[in-house]
Amino acid sequence: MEIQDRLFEIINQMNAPQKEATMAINGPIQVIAGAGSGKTRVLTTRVAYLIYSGVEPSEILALTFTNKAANEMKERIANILNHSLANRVWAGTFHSIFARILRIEAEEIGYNRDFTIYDQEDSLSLIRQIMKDNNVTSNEMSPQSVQHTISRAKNEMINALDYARVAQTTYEKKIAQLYLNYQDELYRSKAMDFDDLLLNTLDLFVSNKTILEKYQQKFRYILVDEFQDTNKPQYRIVWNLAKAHSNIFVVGDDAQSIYRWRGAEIKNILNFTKDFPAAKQIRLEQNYRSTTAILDAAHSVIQNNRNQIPKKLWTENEFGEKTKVIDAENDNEEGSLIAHQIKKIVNEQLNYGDIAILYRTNAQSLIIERSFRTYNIPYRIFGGLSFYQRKEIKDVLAYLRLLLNSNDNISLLRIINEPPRGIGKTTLEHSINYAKNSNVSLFDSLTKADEIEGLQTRAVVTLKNFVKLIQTYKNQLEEKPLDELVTEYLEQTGLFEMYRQIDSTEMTERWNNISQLINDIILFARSNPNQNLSDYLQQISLLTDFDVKQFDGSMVSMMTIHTAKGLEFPVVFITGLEKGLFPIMRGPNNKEEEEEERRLFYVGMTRAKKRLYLTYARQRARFGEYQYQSPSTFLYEIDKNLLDWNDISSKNIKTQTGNFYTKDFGFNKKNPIKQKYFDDEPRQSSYSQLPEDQGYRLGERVIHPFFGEGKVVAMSGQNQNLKLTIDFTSVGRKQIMVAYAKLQKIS
DNA sequence: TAAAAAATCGTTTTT
DNA sequence: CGATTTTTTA
Repeated sequence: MEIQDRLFEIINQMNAPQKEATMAINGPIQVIAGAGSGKTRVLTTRVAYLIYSGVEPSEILALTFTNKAANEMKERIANILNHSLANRVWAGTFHSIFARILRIEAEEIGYNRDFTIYDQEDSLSLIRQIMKDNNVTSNEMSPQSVQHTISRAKNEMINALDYARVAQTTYEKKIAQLYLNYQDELYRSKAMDFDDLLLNTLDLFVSNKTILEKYQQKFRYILVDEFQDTNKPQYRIVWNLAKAHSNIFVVGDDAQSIYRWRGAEIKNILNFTKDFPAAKQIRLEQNYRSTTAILDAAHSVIQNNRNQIPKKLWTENEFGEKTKVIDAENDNEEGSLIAHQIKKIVNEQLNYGDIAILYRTNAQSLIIERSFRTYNIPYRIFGGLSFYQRKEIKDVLAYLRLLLNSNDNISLLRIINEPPRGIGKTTLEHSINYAKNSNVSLFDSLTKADEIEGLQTRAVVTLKNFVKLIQTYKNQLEEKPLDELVTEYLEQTGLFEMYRQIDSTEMTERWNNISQLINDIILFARSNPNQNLSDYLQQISLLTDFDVKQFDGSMVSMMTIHTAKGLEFPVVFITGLEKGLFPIMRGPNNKEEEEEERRLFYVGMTRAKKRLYLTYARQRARFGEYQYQSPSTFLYEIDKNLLDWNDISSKNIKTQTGNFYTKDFGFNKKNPIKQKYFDDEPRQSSYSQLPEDQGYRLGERVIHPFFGEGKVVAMSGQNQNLKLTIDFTSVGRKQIMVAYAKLQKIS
């Protein structure tokens, strides 16, 4: 039989622990899988093997962290078995699988299947709105920090009521009020944010035994990828589902846990053996990906972490080349030295598609992009602003969401005057008040526009027309073919007309994006005849930039290290290895955070198969101003025998763009110190005058004679121009010139 | 009410 | 610096 042949061909090539992990069918299993140890291969082959052994595909639940991982899994299962079997497996991200379950069971928790999923931006708009309602100014607390605090509470499974109960400080009490209002408003809008997708699923399972049993029975076999990155709610959901049959298989690597900041708990790996004492433990320690030189270099870094399960990866691969360090005068030159090196690599043997540029923060991509353009290096950036987060796309989606869920106030407010149709601030204010007083949704209040007090007749007519427009197409949702409905509706709203005003390249691009989206919708409708607009909208609301863009073998890939997790490239550049940037510094030094940064660096290094480059710049522009940088401490942690430090720098290579002394880097002419160094001072002497040597550190607490106590959150400038951004307890964030203010340190 | 000008603020990382 | 939000002006 063909399937059997394909399956066992793969299994026969496996090493002993891989085989064991693949073929142990029942009971709890925990796999600690080092980087590049064939984890994905085990997961997919295991699913195929389960099905081969007679398990019904739809009884298998495979949870991943990215859509990409889920799709790759389905693809590889299909290659062993076939598409119809593979497609019946429930493989997807935590968020998408739970959204799917919530849609089915929506009535149970007071929603319906057309609920809206709010992305981060939607959620932030809502928080802004609520802060305004509560007279909390953005000076008191930033909407982002409110969002962050609420999200963190949710990850800790503290709901709004609990939070309010335990709130102590005035800050916490304010957050509690906002949190309560936020949840209230989400519910009114029949919307959920990302965290709610997890929490509501958990609530559903905990509060309704019948439903939990239904899914326990359904998912007889559960697999979880990247287990080290699960957070509390995720763990609880999986535990609830698995406890009935205990056929649970988790794969993870504590050394690659990089989402602690999002609530991930490495201790879930340890908890697992407590919750499932019978768990079989399997370790995958043979690496098939990298050269010995790269693997050992990565090991020399990660062994500095105290908090980890001890292990040592090994490989049969060749020693290979040592890791190369690129030392650049400034960020511009970093870009051109990389470009230069890439040209060389491509001339020798490899394709652009074999190369990846990884960085700590998205902002770093910009300057590298610039030099790639100068050097004509084709590249593709992954991550950052996704297609679906573009303004014009969000506008279209907001109109479409309203057709399905007229309670969705964020979408309504987004487009009610987009394009401008004369519904301004005052009109809206009256309507919102009316809606509140008569306890109806904003949209419903607009249907009764003539009852709203204080409105001009003209405004009433405009509102009624707007409502009528939405309702007309809402009613046609079932009869009219989707492509016809969408194009006609958006034409009538005037949105198409607005974006068709092609008077600039920017507008042309926006219009092209809209066309692309419409095409996508039409394509979706054709290839999924059983699914409707609601399915489409829910699906895309959980997509990331990565899921939209395709890999292209003719282009260099650029992305953050977080985004690169799970990927591999023959050649990898990790950029910006500087103190303060990587490991990133924000607030006081914290052991836990430093270890997470180190794990992130480890993840980056282990993406490389053949060659690894580490780059840093001695000066870098941040917030429009240049700052001195020193090499990252991580660089010094790498075994010196595995490192080439001095080969590549501006001293040895001439570059087109990065020539330090001739190029204008936007230096501030008002800054004599920098100018001096810039002109003639030898590098070494000024190199010691780094900002951190001037006595102030990020996170340090200081007293200002006027504003009182505060914490240093950012600094810029040198010497007499040294400017500190300080978070004062009394007055919030202020910029202080050290030369003028008499700051006092608190020890 | 809408467009233009000014002010502010941000850089972690993402489903 | 560059994007986004708030304020001003017509």
